[in-house]
Amino acid sequence: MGVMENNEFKKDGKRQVTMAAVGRLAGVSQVTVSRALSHPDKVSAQTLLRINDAIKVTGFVPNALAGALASKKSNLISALIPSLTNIVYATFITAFSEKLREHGYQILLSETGFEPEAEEALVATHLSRRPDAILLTGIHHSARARQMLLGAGIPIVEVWDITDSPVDMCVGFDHVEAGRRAAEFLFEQGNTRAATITAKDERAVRRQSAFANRFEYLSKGHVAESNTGGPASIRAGRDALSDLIENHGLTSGAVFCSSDLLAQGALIEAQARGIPVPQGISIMGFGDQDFARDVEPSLTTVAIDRTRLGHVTAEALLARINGTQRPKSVTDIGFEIVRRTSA
Amino acid sequence: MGVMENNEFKKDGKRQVTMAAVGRLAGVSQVTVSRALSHPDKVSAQTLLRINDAIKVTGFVPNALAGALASKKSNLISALIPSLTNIVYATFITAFSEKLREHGYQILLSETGFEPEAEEALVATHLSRRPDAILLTGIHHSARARQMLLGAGIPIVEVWDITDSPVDMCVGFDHVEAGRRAAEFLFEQGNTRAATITAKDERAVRRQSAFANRFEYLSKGHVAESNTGGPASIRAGRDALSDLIENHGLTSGAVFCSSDLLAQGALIEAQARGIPVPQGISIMGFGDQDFARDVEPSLTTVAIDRTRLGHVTAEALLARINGTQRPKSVTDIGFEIVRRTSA
DNA sequence: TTGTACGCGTTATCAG
DNA sequence: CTGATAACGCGTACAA
Repeated sequence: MGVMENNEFKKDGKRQVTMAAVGRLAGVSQVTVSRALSHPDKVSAQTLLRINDAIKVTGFVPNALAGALASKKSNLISALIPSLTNIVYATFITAFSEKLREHGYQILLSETGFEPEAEEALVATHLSRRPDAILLTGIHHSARARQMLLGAGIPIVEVWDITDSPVDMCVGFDHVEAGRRAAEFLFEQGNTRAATITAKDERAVRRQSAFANRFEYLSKGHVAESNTGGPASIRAGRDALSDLIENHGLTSGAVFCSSDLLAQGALIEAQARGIPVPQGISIMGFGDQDFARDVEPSLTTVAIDRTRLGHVTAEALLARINGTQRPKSVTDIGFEIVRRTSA
Repeated sequence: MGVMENNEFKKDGKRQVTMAAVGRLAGVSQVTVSRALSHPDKVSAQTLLRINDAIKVTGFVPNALAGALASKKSNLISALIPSLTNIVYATFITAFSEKLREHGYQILLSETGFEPEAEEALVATHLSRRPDAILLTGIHHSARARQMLLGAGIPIVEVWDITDSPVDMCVGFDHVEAGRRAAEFLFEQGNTRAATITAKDERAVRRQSAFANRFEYLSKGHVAESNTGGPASIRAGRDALSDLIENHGLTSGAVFCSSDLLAQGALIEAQARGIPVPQGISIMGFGDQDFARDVEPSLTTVAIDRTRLGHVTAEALLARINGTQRPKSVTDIGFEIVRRTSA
C-alpha cells in the first residue's frame, strides 16, 4: 500500500481530450485544429466552425505544457518577491501581473522571505518551468543564482532597487538617496534630534543607514535606532517607539520609520502615551500606502508609486522579450517626499 | 520588421542543456540521468558522482515542462483568489503555498477580482497548464467554469465558505452563522441599536444580511447599513461611519464591519469626531488581523484563523491527491468571537 | 545497475 | 487551405 496508490485522477483515468480527438470529430487533422486555435485566419470559415463546435462538444482544453515544449515559449513569467503579506509587494505584483496578463502571460509567484539563501533554491525550481522571463526583488543574489539566471538565457528584471550592474535590467529607486533626502527634509522642518525604526529588510537598513549618516552630519547629534528584528507591523511600530522612549531617552524630535505600517504603530503608541504628534514628536513613514493620508494625524512619508513600478517593470520586460529593450538597462522610478501632518 | 524580430533569447539561440547532453558528458544514457535525479538510490554511487559533476559543469536545469508532459504530473497547483492586496487572502495563500511547497508543489496564482465572470476565463487558462489540483475562492462559479473543472478530473477545493454541494471538496466556515453570532454577541453586550458597514464582497454581504436579520429580530429595531461599494480600506471605513452618522442618524449603539480594516477606519473616524469607543458607539470588526489587538482601543472582532485555513486546505488537497481523502468532503474550520475593548 | 524504444500533446516545416 | 512528418525533453515500460 504505497502512498501513490488509490489515485483516481489522471494516471490511468480517462485520457485528456487532444487536438487529434477534436480533429477526428471535425473531420480534419490535428494540425488544422492547432492552426484554428493559433492562426484562425489561415483556416477556412467552414472548417473553423466545425472545429469550434467539436471543441465545445468535447470540452477540449489545450495542453499548454505540450505547446510550450514544442514552441519553446511558455507564456509564463516567474516572479520572486520577499513577501505577499507585505502590502507593498502585493500591490506591486498585482499591477505587474495585470499588465502582463493583458499580453497573455501568466505569473508563477513565489515568496523568498528576507533570507538571501532561500532565493537560490527557488530560482532553480522556477527556471525548470522554462519561464519566458523572470523577476527578482532586490539586487543581491547568490553567485550560483546569478549563474543559473544567466545560463537560462531569458530576460531578467530586478526590482525595488537600482544598481549600475544589473544582471540584465533593473527598475526601482535609490534607497540611499531616499534615506538621505528624508534626513534633509526632517532637518529642514526644524528637527534637531532624530531616531529611526527599521524592520528586518536589507533595503530598509540601507535607507536607515543613509538617513542616520546624513542627519548626524547635519545635526551634529546622535541618531538613536530601534530595529524590529522582524517584519513590519503595528505592534512592532508600537514596541519600537516604546523602546526609543524608554531605552534611548527619546523625548522629542523626529522618528523615521522604514514603512508606513511601523509609522502607524508609532502613531498609535504616541497617542496611547499622550504624546502629541507632531508637537511632541514627529513621525515619518515610508511607502505612502493608501492609509497614510487617512490616519490621524495624516502621515508624512516617502511616496513610492508601486503601481507604476509594476507597470513600468512589466513594460520593460515585454519590450525586452521582443527585442526592443536593450540589456543592462536601468530605470529609476524615483520617489517623492509627501508632507502631511505627522512631521 | 515584425514585432517578433530581434529576439536574442531562445528561439534559435543556444539550445538548452538536456539530460542527454549531461549523459554524454558522464558517459551514460539519458535515462540514467533521469534516474539519478528522481531515484538516486537506483544508480551506482560511481555514476551518480559523474552525473552530478556533469550537471554542475553544464549548469543543467531539468525541463519540468517535458517532465510533466511525460509523467502526467505537473507538480503545479492553481490558486484563484479574489485579491492579493487584501491581507486576509494574502495570509491565507502564504500558508497554503508554504505547506504545498514542502511537498514539491508550486503555486500558479491569479487574482479573480470580485466579479464572478472573470473567474471563468482564468479557470480555462489555468487548466491549460495541467495543474495537479486547483483552488477556488468561494462556492459560486459559472456553469461553464464548473463544467471545465469537472472535466479536468483533478482535485478541486473551494475555500472561505462551505456548502453541502461542493464541486469536489470545500473548507471554510459558515458566513450566515458568523453574522448571526455577531448579532447575538452585540445584543448580549447590551446594544439595542446596530448598524453595519460592508465592503463589496459577496460573502461579506451574506454575513451582513444574517447579522441584520438576527439583530432586528432581537432588538425589534432597524439596522442601518452602509456599503462601501468597493474594497475595504481605512478611508472606506471612515467614510462609511460618516455616512451612518450623517445620513442614517447613528448616534449610539454598535457597528458591525465586514472587515477589521473597515473597523479600524471607523475607529479613526470616531476618534476624529470625538466619539468615545466603546462608550459612544461600539465597533466590531471581522477577521482578527494582526493589528486588531494592537490598535487603541483594541478591536473586538470575529477571528478567522487564516493560517490554519491555509494549512488545512493544503493538507486536504494533498490527501485527496493521493487518494486518502474522499470527494464531497466539507471541512468547517469555524470562527470565534474575540471580545476586546471596542465593543 | 543500465539502456532501448516509445509516447506525452503540441508547434514548426515543408509538401501538396 | 490542409496534411504529413519531425522535433521538443523527459518518464515509463521492458529488456539486457
